[in-house]
Amino acid sequence: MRPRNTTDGIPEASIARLPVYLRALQSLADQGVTTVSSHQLAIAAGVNPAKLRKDLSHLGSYGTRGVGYEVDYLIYQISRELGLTQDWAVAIVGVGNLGRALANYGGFASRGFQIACLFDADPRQIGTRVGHHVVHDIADLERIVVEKRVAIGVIATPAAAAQQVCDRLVAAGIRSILNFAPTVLSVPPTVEVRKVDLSTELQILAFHAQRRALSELEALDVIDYPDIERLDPRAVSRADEPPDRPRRVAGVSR
Amino acid sequence: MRPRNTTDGIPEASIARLPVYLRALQSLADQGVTTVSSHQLAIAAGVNPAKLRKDLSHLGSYGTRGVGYEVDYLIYQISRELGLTQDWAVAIVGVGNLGRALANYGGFASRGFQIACLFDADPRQIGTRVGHHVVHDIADLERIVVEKRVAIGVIATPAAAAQQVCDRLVAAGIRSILNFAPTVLSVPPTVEVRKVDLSTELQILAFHAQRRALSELEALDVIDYPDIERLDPRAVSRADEPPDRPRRVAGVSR
DNA sequence: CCGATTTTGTGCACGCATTCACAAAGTCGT
DNA sequence: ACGACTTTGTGAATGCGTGCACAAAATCGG
Repeated sequence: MRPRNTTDGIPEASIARLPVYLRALQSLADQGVTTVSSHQLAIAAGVNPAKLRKDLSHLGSYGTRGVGYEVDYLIYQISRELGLTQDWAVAIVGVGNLGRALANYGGFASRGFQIACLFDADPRQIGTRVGHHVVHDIADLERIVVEKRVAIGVIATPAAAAQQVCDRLVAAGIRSILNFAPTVLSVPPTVEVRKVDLSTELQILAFHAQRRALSELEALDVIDYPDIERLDPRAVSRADEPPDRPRRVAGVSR
Repeated sequence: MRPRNTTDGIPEASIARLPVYLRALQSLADQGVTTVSSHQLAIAAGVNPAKLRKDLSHLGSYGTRGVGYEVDYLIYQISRELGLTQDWAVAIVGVGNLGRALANYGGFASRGFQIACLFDADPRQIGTRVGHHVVHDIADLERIVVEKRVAIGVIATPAAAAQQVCDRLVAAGIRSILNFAPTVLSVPPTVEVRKVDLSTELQILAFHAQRRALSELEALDVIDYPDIERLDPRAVSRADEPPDRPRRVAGVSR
């Protein structure tokens, strides 16, 4: 008993890649490609073919051995799995530079999402038009969110306002939040928050850039730097924060 | 021999969290807090205290047992590890809605990053001012990037132009790229690309939202849906892509 | 100076994710 | 109709990340 095809439990990591596959497939479809092998699709999506196959196998057995995957059919299956066969109403809170950019983002990402309303707290913004939407007073958030059946909230406010806005979105019944503000939001466990964080990404890039720069330096100098250089922070260019070391004497630490 | 304090090899996952810790610490510092325990900081950063301690232990032994971490000192150490004690020149390519939003983003993320130049391909944009920068012709990309010693490139162009722009950034010597365009970029292995992708994030949210909606539906109905419902895609509301099923007959597939 | 208390740093076990490698399953040419 | 070939789907091995639980280290009160 129990055929259980695609009943449950796709790994998070796989889900996070499905949108990438979907885009690659759509691009192939636009080029008139009707069939694609896991190898080709994996290249287009920038992943390992085995990983791609395992990911897809979680949604069911939609390929044909010896041939590959039918592009349109796979697009449909992934879309369905991701919940893109229905429309999702999105509310954007904060129409600063970023909020405007999001609101004007043509077609709002791919199909499946529709901007339902915009909010701001600034009286000078309220009532103005952004794209083909009027900016609402954030005071009306709960009412309008319920009216328009908004399912996803996007926070594009300053960090200081983010938690407060988040609380109100949650109070209005929203359980999917995309946060662009540089803050950790606290929400009840029934609510899912994803964050998009420019500054974090830049800092990660900086880390690796510095690492590259240092290893190239070490490759040039014949001398293998001892730990002294690392233990004296003043050796760096911009002393942003004089380290005011903590009381701690000769602790070489094990 | 070999004290090797912080010589090498911090796990990627830890690095990705350091910026979050840094922000939490800066916020604490602003509130006048001078010392923090792993427990408190973990709450502020939204992670498990043990994970936090393990992450920090990769940079060295900067805590004091029985007390906690000195906020300023830890800020400094994390900043140094991330390479934020020096400035990084950033180039933004594409001054559409998103590019403008990024360019105007106050102080550009946190300290440590500085916008060095903006580029666009559209003649109507070239020469105009965005923030306190003039938009350069993308034709001059290589020259200006080298002149200004740009280390990080941000791609905020339409998807169609992204790979081409990326190739030119790489040709100009840039090895850290932040990609906002919805495309998989292909780069030599010496170059690091990170992507920020609105549409992917929304789709992941939609997946979980759909899952919640379905499981609530199942909780209401007493009937446990058999697989038939899942095998007939036309049961969904918005038939975006009539599934045109592939030739395949009764394959129940184990 | 010592013992109670706090909190770090980390060994260890567990679970998830990735990748290899191969059998199963299909296609295509003859 | 059959055999060579292609490509999927997946068992199994390996590696990485997480979190518990505890010993080591430091403070503080008496």
